[in-house]
Amino acid sequence: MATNNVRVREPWPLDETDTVIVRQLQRDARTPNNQLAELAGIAPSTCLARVRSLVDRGVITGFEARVDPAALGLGLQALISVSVRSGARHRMAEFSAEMRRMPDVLQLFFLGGSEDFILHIAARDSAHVRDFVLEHLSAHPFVASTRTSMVFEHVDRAVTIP
Amino acid sequence: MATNNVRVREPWPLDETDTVIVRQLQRDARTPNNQLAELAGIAPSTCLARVRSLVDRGVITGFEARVDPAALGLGLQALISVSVRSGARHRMAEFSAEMRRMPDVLQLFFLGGSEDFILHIAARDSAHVRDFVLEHLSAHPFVASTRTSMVFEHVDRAVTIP
DNA sequence: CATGAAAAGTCTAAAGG
DNA sequence: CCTTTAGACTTTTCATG
Repeated sequence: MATNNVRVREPWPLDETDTVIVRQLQRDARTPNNQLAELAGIAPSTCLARVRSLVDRGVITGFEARVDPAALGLGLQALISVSVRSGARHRMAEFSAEMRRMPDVLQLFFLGGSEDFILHIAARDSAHVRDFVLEHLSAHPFVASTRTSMVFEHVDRAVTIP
Repeated sequence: MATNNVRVREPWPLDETDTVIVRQLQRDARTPNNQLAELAGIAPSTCLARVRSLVDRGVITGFEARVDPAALGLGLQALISVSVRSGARHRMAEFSAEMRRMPDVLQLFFLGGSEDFILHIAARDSAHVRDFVLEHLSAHPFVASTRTSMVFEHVDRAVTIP
């Protein structure tokens, strides 16, 4: 039996109406409730209740504005694979918490496999990438090695509703 | 109403007011304009103009609802590094376009360095991951090799406004 | 669960400093 | 670039099917 749940979870069937609502909110989180209702073919008050329920059930986890790093002068992105020293394996949670406090870090993946972490960072230029790696990774007592790759293209899509 | 302005990229001249607005919209894209104005210490109509300007300037690229893949039955995530056969290097754009059409793909990174792509996928279970790799990658004529790592933890943060 | 109607609140254009 | 004003529009609550 599937026992891998992080918290109690409703079985995932979104009905037709919820699916329409969620897809539209993925496209535009600020769609007015009455337009959303019309798209879904229900009354605005019903639609409001549906949206609230989707949030309460944890299907929708937030509404956020996307910001283009390049428009803020952060025109470069990199992925950095990080291997943790074997003696520091038990402190990876600590390392992870430290990394997510760095303003340059966009994403952190904690992995099973030959690499321990992948960091996705935004930077002004290659000197900024280099400084990040040297100051925050290579010099870090938990870090065994790193490998940096420049990101030429990044596609970030919303999860597709089945 | 997307007006197709050519966007001149002015690196990061966000003043104090824009910064407050953008930070709040990153936290909650549906903050009412009124509240946003009050937070920023300006009149609502001014705030409205600021938000529009941020969108027009390409600083804010969209407003979206976040959906938890696990709540849809996709409780597992993986990163898959893909190396492209040297004979297919000139067709990587084609490959990239193909991959982003797959519903399982959350993100695609096109990289410079020893690996060509990293795919971030969401899956129901490990059989789903295996099937994805076997059917869409290993069997693909452009693909030389792949390496799959399970994602134990994923932190995705909004870009920090300097 | 879904609805309509009414109250409460919000949006936004225009005109003016 | 910012503000005020005022009408139109949206959201939200709640009594009821």
